Amino acid sequence: MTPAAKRSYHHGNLREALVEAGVQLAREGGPDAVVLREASRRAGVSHNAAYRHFADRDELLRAVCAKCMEAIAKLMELRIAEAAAAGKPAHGGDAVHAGLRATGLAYLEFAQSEPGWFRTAFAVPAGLDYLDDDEGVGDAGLGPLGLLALQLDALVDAGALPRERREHAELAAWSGVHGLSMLLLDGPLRALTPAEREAAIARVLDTIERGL
Amino acid sequence: MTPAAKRSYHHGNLREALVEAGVQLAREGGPDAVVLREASRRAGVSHNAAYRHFADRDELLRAVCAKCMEAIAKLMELRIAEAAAAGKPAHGGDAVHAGLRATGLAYLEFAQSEPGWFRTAFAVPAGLDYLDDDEGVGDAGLGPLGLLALQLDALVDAGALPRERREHAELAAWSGVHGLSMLLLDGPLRALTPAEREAAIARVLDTIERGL
DNA sequence: TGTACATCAGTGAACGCGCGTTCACTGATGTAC
DNA sequence: TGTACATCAGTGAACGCGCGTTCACTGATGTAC
Repeated sequence: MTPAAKRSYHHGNLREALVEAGVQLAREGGPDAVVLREASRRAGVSHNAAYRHFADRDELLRAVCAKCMEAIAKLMELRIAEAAAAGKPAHGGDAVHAGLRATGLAYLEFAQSEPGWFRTAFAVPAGLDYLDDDEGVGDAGLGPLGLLALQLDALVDAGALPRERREHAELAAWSGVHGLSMLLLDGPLRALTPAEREAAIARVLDTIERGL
Repeated sequence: MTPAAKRSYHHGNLREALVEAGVQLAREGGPDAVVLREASRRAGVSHNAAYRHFADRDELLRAVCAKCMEAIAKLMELRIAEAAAAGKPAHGGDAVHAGLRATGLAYLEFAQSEPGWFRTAFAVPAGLDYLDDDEGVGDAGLGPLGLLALQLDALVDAGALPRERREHAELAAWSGVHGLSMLLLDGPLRALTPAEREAAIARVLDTIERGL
């Protein structure tokens, strides 16, 4: 871990260092910026050393994708916990929906504050499946979808969501916040002022809560 | 217009031919596939002739984007007209919402049947603004947003949407179908079976109608 | 405890790719006289 | 009606870029005896 040790011929933890560099690249420029040569450069290693740890660029990108998805989940968890601690809804809405709202707000917050990561999380190089097993995030607990599901279950328990509407409720909620994120980020809504963004966000979340 | 005429030194309508080729490229491979050299090749012209008609690649891409947006609007118009003619909702839902539902379904249909165009429509090279003036589509009447607005106005007139909820209703509806489109196209929902897709679509549209 | 050797993790040079863009040019067209 | 000339719309060659990937290689490490 000392600088001297890091400069040794054997890196020691090159795989993680490359992923870390890739994550940084993703943050700065989205999925297209995740590039083997630059990641190697940043890891202080020749550009083909990477092939000892990844079959090809796609494998690195997949690893970076997973990290980005984890980051989304992490922010969601944090905001959900905050909302639970506060016991009050953050941006309007009733108390029952506070958890769900925090979930959606966290998603939107992430998309806007870390656009590179957000885009990368969804630039899945054909083959990663987030719906499998543990909801897509390896060892870090639940993924975004799992956290959302938890909130919806809570709504059913609280009697705020009819049980017969529970099925596929994730998709409806997810689509709304995901779509708004994309429209704000890359799409026609990019030009909205902060105030307009707030209004749009509130409107979308209200609609989801009412509609579920 | 005869083959002989087309082979003459002066192309005659190179700008449109390049856009046309670009649209084809977008259809096959999305925005990244819209490439000056290949478009020129397909127009039967040397690769730098394009610079007589476009300042750079971005200008071509912008023109192609606009065409893709028009194509979305065109399909929406068609499906809306069909729904109006039938007088009955297409995939469930009540009669009042038939027009809105047709609008959403058309959007989702387009995204899934023409993924390259769909992606290109939203790959706006920073600067195109769809919210301006005529709703973003030049001379072809209303754009997608304008058509959606029409349906929402009709809902208000029919008493199915409280007037005080009319504002920003576009965003809520749009976000839902856009998000679902993206998730199905590039995202984690890519792996859904056709039956699951149907269910997801119905759930999202139901939620929007209820929530507006 | 020492040493031979297999194995692992790096290096450096090179290839090929396709792109965007620029340069100096030439062929075609239309207009003024 | 003919001709000079400006202008427009193409051509062909070239540059530079950065990438992914492969090759033959070398330095470091650990294990068997």
